[in-house]
Amino acid sequence: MTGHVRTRYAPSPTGFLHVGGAWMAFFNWLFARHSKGQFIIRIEDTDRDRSTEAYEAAIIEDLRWLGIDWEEGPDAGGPYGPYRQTERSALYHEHAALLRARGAAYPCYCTREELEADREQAIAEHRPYRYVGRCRNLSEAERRQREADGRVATLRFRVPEGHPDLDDFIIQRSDGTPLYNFANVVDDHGMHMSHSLRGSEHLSNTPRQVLIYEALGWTPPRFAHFPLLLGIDRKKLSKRHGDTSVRDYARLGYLPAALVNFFALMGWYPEDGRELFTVPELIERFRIEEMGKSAAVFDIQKLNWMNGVYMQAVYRQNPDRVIDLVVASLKDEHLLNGEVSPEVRAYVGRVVAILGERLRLPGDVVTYGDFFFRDVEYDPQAVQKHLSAPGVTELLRRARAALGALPAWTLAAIDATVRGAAAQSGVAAKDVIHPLRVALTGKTVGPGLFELIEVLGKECVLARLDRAIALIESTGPSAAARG
RNA sequence: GGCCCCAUCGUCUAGAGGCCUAGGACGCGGCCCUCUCAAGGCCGAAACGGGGAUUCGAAUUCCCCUGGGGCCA
Repeated sequence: MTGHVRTRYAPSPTGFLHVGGAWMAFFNWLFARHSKGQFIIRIEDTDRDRSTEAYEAAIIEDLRWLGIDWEEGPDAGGPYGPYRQTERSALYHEHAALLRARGAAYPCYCTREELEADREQAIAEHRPYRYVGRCRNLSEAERRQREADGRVATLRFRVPEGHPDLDDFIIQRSDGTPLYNFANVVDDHGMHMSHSLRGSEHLSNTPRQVLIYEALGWTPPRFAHFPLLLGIDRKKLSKRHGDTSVRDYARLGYLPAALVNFFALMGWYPEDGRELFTVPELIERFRIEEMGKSAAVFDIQKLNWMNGVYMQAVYRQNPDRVIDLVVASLKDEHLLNGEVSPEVRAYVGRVVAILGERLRLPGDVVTYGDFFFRDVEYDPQAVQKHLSAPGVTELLRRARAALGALPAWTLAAIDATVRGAAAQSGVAAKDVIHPLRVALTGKTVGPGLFELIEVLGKECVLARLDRAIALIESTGPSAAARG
């Protein structure tokens, strides 16, 4: 199957790149790369009402973001262009004329009303609708007559007599534009596609397309159909399922490598059960024969886990990339605004460092570390749990005094000081650690206490402790407990 | 309604007649570690949709049903 593999992804630029589309583009690309073949992008923009150049540009950008590249396309050019359907009208007309000349297609003058009536009658008689063939065998004279009457023809493909389930179908509208099945055949053949890999929603189109190939005397490409991508409710993934465009995931700070690895595992699984692959490994190991047939549900939980794995790997190699994503996330949440100074960036870097593996998505910085970037917002349950006991203010005061007297603000010194304060008070270390955490962060989860104290800085820590102590005293333990 | 596709834990899936007391991963629960959470370690709950047939033997082959989905309307 190697040698001359050429596959394509043919999006309609009517919206952002959808994850289902990206998923198919990815497998087409993966197959081409594995086979040392070529990958082509073709823009199916015949729906002029909904297609825009802006969406075309966005789709191309998102494909690139995923790491997908192509030899030929609307931007890259190539020997079999143009690569936009709206620029290929001459080709469709040429081949439509050819089919007509061969008698493989004929002009159909039926009006919308006539066809509608046929359909209703079919339904009334409980038989499946098929084109009745009114125009199938018109003489030239009859055709001229209808044209003289001002009727405009569509072009209908003549399905061989007695075909079990297909009726004559339209390949060209009365305005001269081609229908999907026809344009697809002309394009795939014209662009020398070796394989047509598309979603199984096109399965029922395949027999029609094969007939067109045959009528034109062409050898069809090899067809294969991908299973559908489903939402969590097992319905075809659509806008209703929330984040469904690749751009949504890019904005949320997902890493393209994680998304692509996750894509690969929907529909394909290596024999040894391994799950984490770099792109070169995927290209090497992917076998199209190993693709599954059943529809797959897009499971965001697994994607999140995988993104976390990739975040850690990227962080080890290139911390700046993770810091960039976290900075972007903080800006989205308005925890950082405007230009980010080198000092602030360094601060974010320290926060990211102590957040460690807690970061699966850049946005997790808010869940675990919002207090690094804004005043403490006390979680009532956390206060209830750790700041409402009678002796808490004493413990906090003692810790505050000890920390305030610290000459060197280092992790080791902070650690020793906090534990020392606990020992002095005759309580276990954790009995002072928990209240301190809630006083400083407002919550019960987050990075190690000593680390966060160090990063927060002496001034901030002392101020927050003062505030927390004042708050508890002004409201009383019971009021504090109520939050 | 017609035509078509699909069918293993909640999810992604391994499984191509005996290796299956059905394996892995995410998620979930418990324990350990621990200043919390996360991570890590250990343990656990969790699936072959149903019925026939073929076979010494079926998750694996065939048929029917059911279910889910898609396309055309």
